[in-house]
Amino acid sequence: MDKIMSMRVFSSVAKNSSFSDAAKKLSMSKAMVSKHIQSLENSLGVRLFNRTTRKLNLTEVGHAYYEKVDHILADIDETELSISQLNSEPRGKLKIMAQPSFGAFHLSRALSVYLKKYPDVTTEIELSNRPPDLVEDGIDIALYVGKLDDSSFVARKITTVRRVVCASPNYLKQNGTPQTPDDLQNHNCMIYAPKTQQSEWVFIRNNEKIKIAVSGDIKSNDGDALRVAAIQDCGIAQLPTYMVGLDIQAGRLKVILEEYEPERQPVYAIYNHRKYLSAKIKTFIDFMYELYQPEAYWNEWT
Amino acid sequence: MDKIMSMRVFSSVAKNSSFSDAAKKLSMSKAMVSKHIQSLENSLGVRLFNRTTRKLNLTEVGHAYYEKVDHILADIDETELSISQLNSEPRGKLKIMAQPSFGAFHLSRALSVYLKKYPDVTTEIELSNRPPDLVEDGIDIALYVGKLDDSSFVARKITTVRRVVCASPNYLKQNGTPQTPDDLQNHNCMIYAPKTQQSEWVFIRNNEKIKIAVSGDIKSNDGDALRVAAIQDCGIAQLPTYMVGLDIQAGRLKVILEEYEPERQPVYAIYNHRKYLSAKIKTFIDFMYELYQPEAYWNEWT
DNA sequence: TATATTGTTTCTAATTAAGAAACAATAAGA
DNA sequence: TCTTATTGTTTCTTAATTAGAAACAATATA
Repeated sequence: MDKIMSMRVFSSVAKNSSFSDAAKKLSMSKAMVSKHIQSLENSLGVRLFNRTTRKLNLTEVGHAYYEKVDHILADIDETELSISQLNSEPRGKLKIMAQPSFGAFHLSRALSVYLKKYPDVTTEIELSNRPPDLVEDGIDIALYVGKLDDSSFVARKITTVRRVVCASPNYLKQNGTPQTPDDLQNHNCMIYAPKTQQSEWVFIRNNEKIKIAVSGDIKSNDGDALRVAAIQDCGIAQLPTYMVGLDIQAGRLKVILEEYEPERQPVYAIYNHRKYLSAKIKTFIDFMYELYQPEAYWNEWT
Repeated sequence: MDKIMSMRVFSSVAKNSSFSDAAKKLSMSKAMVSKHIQSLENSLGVRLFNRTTRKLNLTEVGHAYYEKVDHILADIDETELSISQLNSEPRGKLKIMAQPSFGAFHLSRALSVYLKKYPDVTTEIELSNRPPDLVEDGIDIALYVGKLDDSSFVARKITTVRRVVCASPNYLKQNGTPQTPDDLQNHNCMIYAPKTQQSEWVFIRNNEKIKIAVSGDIKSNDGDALRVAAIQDCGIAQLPTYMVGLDIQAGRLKVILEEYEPERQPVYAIYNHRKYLSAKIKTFIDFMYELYQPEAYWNEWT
């Protein structure tokens, strides 16, 4: 017998001075009304109503109880309403995690638009290369560029990242320019290795995947480190267009294997739970998805 | 799923930062804790905790809810306490403990009168020779015949028990009849030893206490065992008049040292706390006290 | 790598909720 | 006074829910 319901029944009976009327108002049988009151009386060890089949009166104790019950019920209702509203209106702090390069290039730009749309939301951004632990770090959303291995979290693909293979003119002059992916095997290919694994690059040509095992003497979990290394003639890197666009325009880096399109990398929004997604999280993910439809602006680069 | 209980569970989980610890504290299975939280989350349409099997964090919404929940629970508890205290009607179950002989001879007789007066009270009687532990055994009142050593409980003296020294005619024939308390030292005096200590009998004559150290080969924490032993010619016993009255009338036992009145034994009602004494306990103690005023019926025996 | 612990799910038995209908009490009208 | 209508209670049956044990999946720690 849910006590809060019993309290509602009690309140209604007291207001209507009638079990039957209360039953009608609450759309329940009068048998149940009777049982709810009995349950309360048992639980409190107190008689709440003096009643015969024809008369109904609050006892002295019942009166004292009534004074309090309405207040408690109002408290509960108000709390539940405010909690539900908290969830249906985007508001509160949104803690976002992302990889440093993606965060630096795109996140703040996107956020400034989002926050204008939802002024009750504030944000906190954490940039890090280590894999996100949402619960531990209290993070609402992690944006992640790259393939995900299995995870207990929910991931939604937001968009994709186009990449190019590039190196400095100096490096190419000294080591020659690869003409096919196979040629890469004779070059120092610098590996982006967030999880110390995959050392193969995948290209797509005529809808066919070409997988090439590559190797080199530089690995990093930070994209920008590879970019800088490439500029300093250390080797060949496969990097997002948004990272190296300016370097290519300025001639610091040169795109190679242009006929072979590197497989695109997905960008995921990772969050905690599909159910009960709070408004701030849901709207942000939707916003990010829309923002990069049909194609992310950074991929328009040529 | 009682929502108030769910709120208590939620509060406990939030305080302990753990489902398992909360389960232990609330003495419920962790399965139930999990279900209570889910029930709340469903009802509110909100995720309250971000959790994996190893980490637990309140969500922002959960935090807001927690702020309110404790207040609501305190409100409910305070209300129910004040209402229950308002209640001065004796009702509920009264669990009474007593020594077997006293319980058998007098408790049920007294209870039948008490319960007629307070029909909303039910009783549960536990008879045992071991010293009462009110908290451990969930006992409302312990009736105890005999001197009390210190106790953390409250004791109220209800009445006194008159005793006689007696033995079987056969025993007296074989061993002689003591004429003064001092003579007891040459007899087999059977000791009632609830706490394995006192082996002296105290007599009163002309308002003067006469203490006699006695000894024998039979000790027991059960009065009736001594009575039976005495009847079987085993020795001399000091026993309440209500226990041996019939035996004496039937000639199975014979009173000796009639001019020396054994010191009376007090009868105590032991209970938990003077404050917040529930009506059922208070009325029962008062009832017992009145019932044996000015003198308990069993002492009218001659 | 094995172990222990955590939160969740599944399964079963036992309890409980719910309402229809019968019931008892009693005010009002004939 | 006698019926009638209405009220709160009880009884009975069914349908739903509750509770916990055990199995489970995941993940720290040794």
